Amino acid sequence: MSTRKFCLAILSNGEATGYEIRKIAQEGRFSHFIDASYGSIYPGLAKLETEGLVTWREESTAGKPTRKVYSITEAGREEFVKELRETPVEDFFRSSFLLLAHYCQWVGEDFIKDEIDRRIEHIQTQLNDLKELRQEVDESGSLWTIDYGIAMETASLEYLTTNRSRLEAIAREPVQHRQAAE
Amino acid sequence: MSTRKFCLAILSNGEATGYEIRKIAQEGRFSHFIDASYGSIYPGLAKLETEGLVTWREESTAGKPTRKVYSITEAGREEFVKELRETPVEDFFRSSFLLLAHYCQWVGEDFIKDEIDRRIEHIQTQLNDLKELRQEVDESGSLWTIDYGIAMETASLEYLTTNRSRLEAIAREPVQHRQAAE
DNA sequence: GCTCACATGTAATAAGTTACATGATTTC
DNA sequence: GAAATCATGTAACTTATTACATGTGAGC
Repeated sequence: MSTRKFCLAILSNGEATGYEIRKIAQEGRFSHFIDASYGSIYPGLAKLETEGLVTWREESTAGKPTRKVYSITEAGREEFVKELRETPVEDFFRSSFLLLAHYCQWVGEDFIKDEIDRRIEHIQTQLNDLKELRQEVDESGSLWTIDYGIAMETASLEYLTTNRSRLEAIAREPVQHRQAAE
Repeated sequence: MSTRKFCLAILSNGEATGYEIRKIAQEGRFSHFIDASYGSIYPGLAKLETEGLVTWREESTAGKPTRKVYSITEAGREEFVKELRETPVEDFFRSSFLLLAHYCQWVGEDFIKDEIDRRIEHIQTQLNDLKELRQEVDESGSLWTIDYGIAMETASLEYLTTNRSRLEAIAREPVQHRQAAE
């Protein structure tokens, strides 16, 4: 129940449409540790409505599609705080890059070199995005989490640049089959 | 398709049972960036078998339950390398801790203090586990990813210890409602 | 006698992804 | 004229979680 909690989170500091919530999830101050697409947000909001945790009103601006502007109810606020307090605080991290690194001998040195390059570039982009975001954001809570993100990306970048040659050397080692292939 | 790839990964350097694969996912050298439970491993292996990517044989040791020992086929090996090369290498990170940090004003200073304590303790445990694992492991690829893990956990710990008072101060700030509650 | 480790699996359920379906307006 | 942005939603599918179901043997 993550999208649900995230919707309540966003709505707890202001009205928003489903479209906007998704945008925040993808570009905004939560994007480095949250994930949500239309296919989970719209049904999520609909469900929250049936539970009485959010309401909405229609808003028509000339020349734009009609929007459903959601806002949180008192019950929604209570539920959100309750979930913040009760949900076990555990992070979820799944890395296909580390799996690839682990099996770098199977894909070869050239391939892994390219992937490291791509990853370094990607982290640099993320860092720039975070630093830009940092300028735009005013809430102190946001700043703290953005700084956390910056610290982690920086550490990741540092590890990669100082240890890439080591991984490339591993990729050159012969593959160890421990059993005969069937 | 993550459990699937993980099963192929494990089997690509030796035979294993479903039980063992899960153990590796939970305690072994992949546990810091992978997640898999029985409910996904057993059906996953069954599916891989129908695709001809793995086979198994029965093994009965006196006094122990009969085990199904899986091994990868040539087709499985090819498929694994193909997936390593083709799957976009993107990490997945979702943090309920950072969401909580973001909304620390709603749960109060005492609560957030306890959570920071818990998190610091948790990271220290993780670091110890990784360092222990480092002693046991011999593959160079494993070592590299474990060191990555250690670098990241260390950075996380450092950020937390140097910035915890800042977050606690934020938790003391009054909550900003941007709209009237419904 | 109890709990832990070994060992395999299923069923109900939850959750989310991707692609589809639709359509207006603005900007290049 | 094309592409991007705004805007809402559904449907089929994939994937994984949790709990259940079952059983042995070893060590305390």
